[in-house]
Amino acid sequence: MTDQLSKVFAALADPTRRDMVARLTEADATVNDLAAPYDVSLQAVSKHLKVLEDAGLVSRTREAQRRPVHLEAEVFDLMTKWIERYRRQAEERFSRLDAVLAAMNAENAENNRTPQEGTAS
Amino acid sequence: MTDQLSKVFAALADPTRRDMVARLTEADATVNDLAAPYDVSLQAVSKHLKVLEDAGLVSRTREAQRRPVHLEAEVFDLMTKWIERYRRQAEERFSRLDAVLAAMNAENAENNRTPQEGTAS
DNA sequence: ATCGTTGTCAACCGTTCGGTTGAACAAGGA
DNA sequence: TCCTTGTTCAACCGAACGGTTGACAACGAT
Repeated sequence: MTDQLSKVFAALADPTRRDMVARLTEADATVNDLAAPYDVSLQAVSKHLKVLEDAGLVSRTREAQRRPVHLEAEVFDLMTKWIERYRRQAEERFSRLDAVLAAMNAENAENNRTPQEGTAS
Repeated sequence: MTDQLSKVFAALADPTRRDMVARLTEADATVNDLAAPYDVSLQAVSKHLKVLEDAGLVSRTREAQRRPVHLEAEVFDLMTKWIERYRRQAEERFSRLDAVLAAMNAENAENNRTPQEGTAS
């Protein structure tokens, strides 16, 4: 799983990680801050952060002994680009299909006056 | 990992599965059709389809001995809704931050005529 | 200097994942 | 009825995942 898009999807597949991202849209936070609401060890949270960081969703800077975590929201674009591309493609296909069915319907009606159902958009 | 959103993200975290989804935007396909380009067994592809189906990304109907696979593109909305919500939230936060920095800048300029850089949108 | 806080690294554990092979089932067509 | 085609089920395997505990590095405070 080397490509970034896979990493981003994988990172967001975990509810805890998704929640962390959600909270990071409000404000940067330290590992301790982030860990507080969850019933897991600090180390586990640290691991989650590493996953988010590897996916490019998050960056960490050093600030005395603290390591504030900052959300990198631009990576969202990677996903939305992928999703929107194929969503659009799928929608285009459906409209083409609708067109074809409409044509068949019209031809049918011409030939034998027996229109079919199921072509409503 | 019981919630659907997690399942959708997890499903799309795999490049092979992402490719299948991409191809299904072109046309419905049988398991054999789908398996053709990949260098894995038919059973492996069948498993991938099960994952996609559990995530609600795909549906299968029976048609003689074939099981045509059909893309359910609406589920994409689940993701885009989540992504867009937090992207917007993050952007709002950044604009607030920009506003604060601009205000500080203005105050600075008033006080000692020493404007700073870096507040351009 | 040493102490407390903050966070990471390393090793381990049970579960899930993506893959395999082999057998089975389902539905025509001969 | 038997055969072929299309697909799934079951058991297994190695790697990765999410979690744990224990040690320790980095820094500020006293």
